[in-house]
Amino acid sequence: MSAIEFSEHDHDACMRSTLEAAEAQCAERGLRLTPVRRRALEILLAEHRALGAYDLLAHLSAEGLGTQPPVAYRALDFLVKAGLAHKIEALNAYVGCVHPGADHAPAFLICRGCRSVAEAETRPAQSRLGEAARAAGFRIERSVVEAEGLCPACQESDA
Amino acid sequence: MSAIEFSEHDHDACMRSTLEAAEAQCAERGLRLTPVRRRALEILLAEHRALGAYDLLAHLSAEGLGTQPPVAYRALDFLVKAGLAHKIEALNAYVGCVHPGADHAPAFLICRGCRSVAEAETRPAQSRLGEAARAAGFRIERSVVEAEGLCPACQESDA
DNA sequence: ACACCACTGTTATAACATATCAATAGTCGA
DNA sequence: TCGACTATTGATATGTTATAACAGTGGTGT
Repeated sequence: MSAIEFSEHDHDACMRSTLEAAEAQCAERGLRLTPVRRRALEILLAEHRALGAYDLLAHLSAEGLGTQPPVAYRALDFLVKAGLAHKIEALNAYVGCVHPGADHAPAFLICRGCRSVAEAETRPAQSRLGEAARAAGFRIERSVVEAEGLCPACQESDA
Repeated sequence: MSAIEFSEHDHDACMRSTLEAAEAQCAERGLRLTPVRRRALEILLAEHRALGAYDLLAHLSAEGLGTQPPVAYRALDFLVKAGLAHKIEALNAYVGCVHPGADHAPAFLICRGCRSVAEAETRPAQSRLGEAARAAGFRIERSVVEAEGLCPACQESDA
């Protein structure tokens, strides 16, 4: 649950290992990490922050990988379904997953200053919302937990 | 924190009392609940479910209260800022608040069948996300907690 | 070869949201 | 009451996010 994303780390190594893990998972599950999809994931991971679908599309089209919105949305759909990326609902934007393979009920800390995003784990069932759901007979299928605010670095420059 | 929204209740009375509370609050805080804003709130409350801005606009324009998007978005901005309505980020839609005045860190149970929405209270600071934020030195300003799934009624019709 | 299915290319459009500027109406002090 | 100020509304245009639909391509298994 650490939010190492706000601290210094070896970004290249982090990205490489995450990509390897993603490839391994796709192989295992019979999913095809095609060039566009793989490149889309690389771009998201390289940023470590939330990117709009059209931002991603701009990167892709600069590399000759497609120019129309569906290109970006298809890649994002695939990555999100495969658990390799997440949608940040509060921003209508997308972020690469930094622990692919982990059982996924992610929660996010989103900096409104630099748009960087840290991913933590939650236990929806343990939360107050989980209690409320049980009490009401509501069946939870997906949960969105996002907190917006300022990361340590942006708190300083803000002051 | 009950999710009475999924149970039977006297809808008319519920709506009237919520509206009264809303008016009282606006008066107290010097906010102007103008005709468009008031009607928008009534419409949201009458539905008890998430309504898109353009759905709301359709209702308003049918009553001669304005035909262009800004009409709806202005009313919604006002209501959301005043704590009289909430945006459901996962749906890009809006819902009337059923406990105006309550200290607001709301969480939602959203039925994907009927789009009805129940509102519960959370304590963000107590959650695992709150812990992660403290550990990372992240300052939370706003939180989004939403769970999608099926309400009791829709679980039956779904089967 | 063939049928099949996932993926890609392309066009068009739907759905959600805001910027801008002009006109109007409510509020408050002189 | 007048005038200045501010919040609100009216109207036009545009920006941003997302999907529908259909045709073409390429790999896989038989």
